[in-house]
Amino acid sequence: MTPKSTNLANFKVGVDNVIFSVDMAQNRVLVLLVMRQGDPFSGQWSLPGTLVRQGESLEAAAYRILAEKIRFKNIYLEQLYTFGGPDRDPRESPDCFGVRYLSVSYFALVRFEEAQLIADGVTGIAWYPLERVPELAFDHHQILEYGYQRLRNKLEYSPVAFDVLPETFTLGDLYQLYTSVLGENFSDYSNFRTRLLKLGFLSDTGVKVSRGAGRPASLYRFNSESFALLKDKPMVFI
Amino acid sequence: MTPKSTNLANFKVGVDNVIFSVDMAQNRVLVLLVMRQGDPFSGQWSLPGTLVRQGESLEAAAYRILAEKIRFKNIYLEQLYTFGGPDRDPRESPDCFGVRYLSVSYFALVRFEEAQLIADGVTGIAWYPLERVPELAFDHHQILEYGYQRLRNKLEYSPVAFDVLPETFTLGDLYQLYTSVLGENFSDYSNFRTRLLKLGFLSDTGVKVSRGAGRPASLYRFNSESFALLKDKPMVFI
DNA sequence: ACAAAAGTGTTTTCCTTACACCCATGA
DNA sequence: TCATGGGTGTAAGGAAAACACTTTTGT
Repeated sequence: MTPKSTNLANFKVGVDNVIFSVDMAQNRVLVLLVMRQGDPFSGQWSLPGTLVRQGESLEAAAYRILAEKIRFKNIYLEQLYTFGGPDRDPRESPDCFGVRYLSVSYFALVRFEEAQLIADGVTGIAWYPLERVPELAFDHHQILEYGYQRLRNKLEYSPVAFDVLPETFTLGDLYQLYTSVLGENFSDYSNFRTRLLKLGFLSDTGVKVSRGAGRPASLYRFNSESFALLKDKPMVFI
Repeated sequence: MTPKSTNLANFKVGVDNVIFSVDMAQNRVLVLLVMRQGDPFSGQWSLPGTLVRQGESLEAAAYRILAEKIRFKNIYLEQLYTFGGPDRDPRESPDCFGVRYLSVSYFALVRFEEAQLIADGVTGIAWYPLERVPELAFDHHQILEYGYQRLRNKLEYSPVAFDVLPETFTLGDLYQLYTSVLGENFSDYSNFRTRLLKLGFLSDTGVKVSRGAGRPASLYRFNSESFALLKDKPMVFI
């Protein structure tokens, strides 16, 4: 029998980011895609990813591509899931058992207005509305689905919405975000209002803003200090 | 500049399992540990893990060690988190930047009575109560903490308790499990009772069991069919 | 004046919480 | 008969759901 170590798979580890944003004007959830240049799936859209370098942590790699693709002020980032079956990357020829490609995916949220895409003239890069995502390279469709699931879950019990919304927003904006992610029937608007305001971490800036017809709305701001005080108590945004 | 591929880290990927169980007799949460034999940390306790082999999926590797260490009838298994910083394994010498060791951790639940440890006479293997876990190899203490956090969270909104309890159990057993994991003050017993029974997936087997003094209790059974019907509706076990 | 959106209030219902209390057994 | 744990019931308070209604703007 060959020495045990020869049975072990050799891995390259990639980091793939599911980066969400929301276009408040069009009321659409967006995901950042890049056009692949390299060998497999060249010319196809994919999640922005990279292979992990020597001495680099997974999270550092995630931040690196992020910084390569967009300029942003604020960001939310957390690990999503690790996809590692054999055959997820054609570079590992199915019979030769060479190098395995494993993908550690990260989930990120940025503000649309603050996120400036870095177009280098070579690589395609674009925000895609979730309903119009094209075919993706590798198993990136699965990763995207998993990320979207996470977004829906997190909206219900954590304040991630405020990492996607502009710094100041109306309660209508907030409600629209929730409806466009969670569907129309998640809650009545007025109940949603009172519930969120009662939580006590939204401060009215006093500034009013008018969008077309209708009564002008107050701009609110997420108060992270107030939130920090309640953060271990269970909380429902539904 | 050297070709780009030489900058990439070469990985070995390990799978480490946080396997929980509960000893109903002593009312203690247990975690499965094994004594390391190999090179780094030899003679120290660690989470049961293995390196992923050629052509083997991550989950398959997780099941493989599981099957190597215990015989079980029922098991719950899900991916936990991926720990991948450099310097988490001394085998990667800090300056030479050789092979990186990455750990994809899995979270598992088994029934104590049904789980038969496979002692091969060579390797130490034992259930440790959570309060008496010794020092662990690598960053396994961090992984264990993360797994315990997951256990606490899942108890609140998913029926994982029934993967740890015996097939039939009293409501007192169920309550004790919750208190030993979540602490004494998570809920009043009688309210816990009524809440759980109202959910509608616990069936009374009619069998009574007497444990020392006190009125005999009914044995209940988790009814996965009834649960499946309600599974997408939000549910609170608190 | 009217539509449209913001914002307030009310009612009904249901769930949570905190108990008090009865029941069946072992010692 | 008493301690012990199993099991039922209830009253107070609060949150959730549904909906009516008022306010302030643009057109």
